[in-house]
Amino acid sequence: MVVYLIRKLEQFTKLSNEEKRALENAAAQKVRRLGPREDIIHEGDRPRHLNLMLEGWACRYKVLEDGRRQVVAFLVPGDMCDLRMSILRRMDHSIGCLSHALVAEISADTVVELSDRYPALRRALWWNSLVEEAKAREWIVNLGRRNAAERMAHLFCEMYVRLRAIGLTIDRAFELPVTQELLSDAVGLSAVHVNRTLMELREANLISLKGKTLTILDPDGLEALALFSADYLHLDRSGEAG
Amino acid sequence: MVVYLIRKLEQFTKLSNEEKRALENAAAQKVRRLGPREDIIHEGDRPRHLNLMLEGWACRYKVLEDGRRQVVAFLVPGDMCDLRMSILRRMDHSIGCLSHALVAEISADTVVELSDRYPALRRALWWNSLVEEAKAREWIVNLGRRNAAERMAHLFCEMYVRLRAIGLTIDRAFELPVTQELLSDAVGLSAVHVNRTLMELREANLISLKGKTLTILDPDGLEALALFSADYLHLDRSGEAG
DNA sequence: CGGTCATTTGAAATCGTTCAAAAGGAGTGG
DNA sequence: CCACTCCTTTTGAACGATTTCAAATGACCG
Repeated sequence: MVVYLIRKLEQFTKLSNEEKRALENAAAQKVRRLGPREDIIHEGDRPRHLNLMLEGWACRYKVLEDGRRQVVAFLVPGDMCDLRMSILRRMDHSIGCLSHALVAEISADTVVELSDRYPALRRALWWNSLVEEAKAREWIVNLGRRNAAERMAHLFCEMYVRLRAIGLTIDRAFELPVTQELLSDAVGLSAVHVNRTLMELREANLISLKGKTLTILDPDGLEALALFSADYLHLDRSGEAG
Repeated sequence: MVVYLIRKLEQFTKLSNEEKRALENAAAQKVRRLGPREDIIHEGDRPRHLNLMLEGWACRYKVLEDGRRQVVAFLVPGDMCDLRMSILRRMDHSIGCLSHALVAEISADTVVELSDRYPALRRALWWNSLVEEAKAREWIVNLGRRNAAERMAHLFCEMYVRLRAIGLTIDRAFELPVTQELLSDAVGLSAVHVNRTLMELREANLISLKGKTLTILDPDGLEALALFSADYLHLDRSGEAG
């Protein structure tokens, strides 16, 4: 299960067997099973431990007083909900499951212990949180400066690259357990317009989306449309060389 | 000069005199003076040291291949450009000055030394980077789910709270050394529409903007329009109590 | 098999953009 | 200190993208 986290961190630097085993132990202590629409943690809550996605999708989201909702990140296996969040008094956003999910609860003490004991791991976790920040910045660009088709294309490119890095793609396809409504909350459009934009992408033979399976038919075309560059995901093993 | 950083960090936790002195020393080693439109660091560069804003404004921004630009954050005195960035190989965005600015260069070693020696400082720097992330998330919400007037109002509320926290407001006014063009790149609108929206906010007696001085005439009204809540800035001294 | 939720489609309304031009302001050199 | 220039702000009008409302169709779950 924790294999996805390991695969992700190894995009930054190779981990020793001991480090991997330590992660496995940590993630095996307590595992929660959650259903779609269940919140892993809610805005205003005080985070007590680290939640690690083992299986399934979730999303970070914020809701305005009048009900408008914005998804600010998608979480897939290997993603962590609230690393180092213990520093902040309260969650400023919620995290909800989009599908059935398995979530490991890792105590704050265990996290500290792991990162004290394994410097490579500590650096890998740092890297992970810097990449989170970089993703948020790219989402700002996406919402601020790309039009509907470009936004959706960009989101699909990002998810494809992220999932491929952890081995959750099959050829050029992956599971996207998300309604168009939710997609619209992620790209800042109306659900109706998301629907039309999906049509457009299909008619351009860039993607196919049947049920919950997204297939990228034309990776180059999709990236070109999206003005996508994977640089911001920093999947360059930068923890290894000088 | 480093007083702004200290004031900001003390929103999280009180610092000892020794810690403050250590920060002052670190920031006094090397200071760069930059003019408006000069880049502090550029996308693709390899960050070599920590850049700390002592005076003036800057912004993080990304530019798409076709020239569209999006500002993803404003930096004011006390803000750091690239704490811990040494983990990432290359900058995935640029940071440019908006006004005359003083920037302290602090070596990576000094940063490590400071945070090894002063745990409270280390925690305060963590807090700072978590708040950066929280701000990015709120900007995503801003661009995704608020309309033009709400977006601008929200930006003004955020800047007002941030500047007030470090003592850079006078009554309800502060310097906003930014053209409408740049504002438009921050809120994801066209410059023309920013101009019209500013008019709107002025006619509603919410703000006055003369030259580069922004005055908030009706803080409650502006926050209500913006659906603003300062929670995400975490200015709650959370480093002090349980 | 019915019911509920998700997707699709159409048409009208709205918000924001674009293009173009005028007016205002700040800095520079003579 | 004026004239000149460049940059920023302001305004108008037409256009275009996206939203909203409403309804029909399709898919999945129990």
